[in-house]
Amino acid sequence: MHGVSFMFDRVYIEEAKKRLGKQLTIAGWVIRTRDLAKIKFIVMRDMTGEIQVTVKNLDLFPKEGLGREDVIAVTGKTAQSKIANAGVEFFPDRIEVVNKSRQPLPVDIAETSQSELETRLNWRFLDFRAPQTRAIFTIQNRLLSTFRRWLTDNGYVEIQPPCIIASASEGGADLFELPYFEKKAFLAQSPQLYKQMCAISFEKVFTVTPIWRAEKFNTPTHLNEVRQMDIEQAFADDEAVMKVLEKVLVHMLRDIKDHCPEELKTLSRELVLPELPFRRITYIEAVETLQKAGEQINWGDDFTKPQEKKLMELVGQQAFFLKDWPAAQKAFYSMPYDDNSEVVHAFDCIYGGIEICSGTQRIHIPELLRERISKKGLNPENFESYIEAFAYGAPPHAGWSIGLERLTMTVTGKDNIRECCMFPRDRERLIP
RNA sequence: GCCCUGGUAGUAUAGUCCGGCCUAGUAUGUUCGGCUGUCACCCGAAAGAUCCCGGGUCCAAAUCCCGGCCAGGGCGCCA
Repeated sequence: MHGVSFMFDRVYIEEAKKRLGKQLTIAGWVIRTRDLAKIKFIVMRDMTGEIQVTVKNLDLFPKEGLGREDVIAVTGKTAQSKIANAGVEFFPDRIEVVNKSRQPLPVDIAETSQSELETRLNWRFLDFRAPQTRAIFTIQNRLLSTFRRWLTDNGYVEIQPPCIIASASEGGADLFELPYFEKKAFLAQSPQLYKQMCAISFEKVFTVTPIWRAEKFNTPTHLNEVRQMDIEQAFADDEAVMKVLEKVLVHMLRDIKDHCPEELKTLSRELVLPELPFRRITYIEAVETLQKAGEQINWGDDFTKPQEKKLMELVGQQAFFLKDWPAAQKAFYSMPYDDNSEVVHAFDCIYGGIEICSGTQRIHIPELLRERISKKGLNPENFESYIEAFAYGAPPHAGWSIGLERLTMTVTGKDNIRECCMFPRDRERLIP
């Protein structure tokens, strides 16, 4: 086997920095070398950090030289240093080249990377070695694990909805169709029904799942495949789950602020925590605010993109809720108000200027559901299996879903969602 | 699907308006040479570009025109 001898006692770089003077082996990638004839420096990286290897005995330096992204294993000792900027450096006894990298690299992955997003995405596996990209996904990973931990600790059950579904009749966004033996099937556009079926029995559930939308959008905030972080909760109305959302969101943000200072610094990102509770703005208030500012908008209209931006400026909050939407703007399963069936218990959460979450209280009464489906111009017969789920003692329930990539965007300060998805799927991109 | 802008060595860009001096400039990477402590090391040299594709105008096209593909931005669409 090639170069595996060191692997059994290999030590991570961050750990090696602490074990001064001990003989040990580190392994990783060459970031760059500085060759000063009689002394050479190798800056190398592993998943935990970077270190400078100082080579005074030139016989140790590989005859064939070292290039960027070569994989090496170095045996030697860490020592404190007054000369090296990092304060520590590694003095080798042996340098093994584990695997050479082809040169030059097809994408620039230095701290000062100048490659365009498209080039970086084409060479995503290499781009993952760039400090900025690593920072984005370290943060994303942390958001995800904190979300899971918080909900689990608060009694929520993680559920596993299917991604292949039979029905395209939920209306709205186009679905991706696929052959399923002798039937037609679709990629799920939402775990909606499955969340509800679980919530009316398990009470408090959550899931992290991919969803697909076959819309031909081509914008910096849309992908055809995204991951959603969802909850669904029984004996809850919209206000109850809004409270859960603001709590878990601020908890996640505080966690990033506390545990990812290096990553935020790499991204030149100052995270400002929104204050609790988030301001609640009703749809009517939003429309009136815009009208006062001279915008052409009437009750029932959706906000145009420029109006959305204007509204955010006028509200001037890091994060806020937009609630009590007209029924026409929201899904048929949104619970209408008792005193005004034109307004539903639905909300969006705007954070850092983009919509990162939306939710509703759902209709749990079969008769009302049929009525609302008809009112939307849809045929209740196509939804019978969905409606039937609420015929056997379904408690009132509500839920929401956060878009993982969009949340990552706001937290990391990126303005193109593709940067915040490891392998984005948009209208053109299917590879890698 | 619409509007605007762009596509030039591995990467990122200059040049394009106003066609010829472009035999396509620069940075970085790569290769080679030099240099005991650098830290984006430095210094010197070399290689590396059918100027996105197809057509057109012209004595002459990276440059102008048309079509296509792709990218970025704006919008639409997104229960």
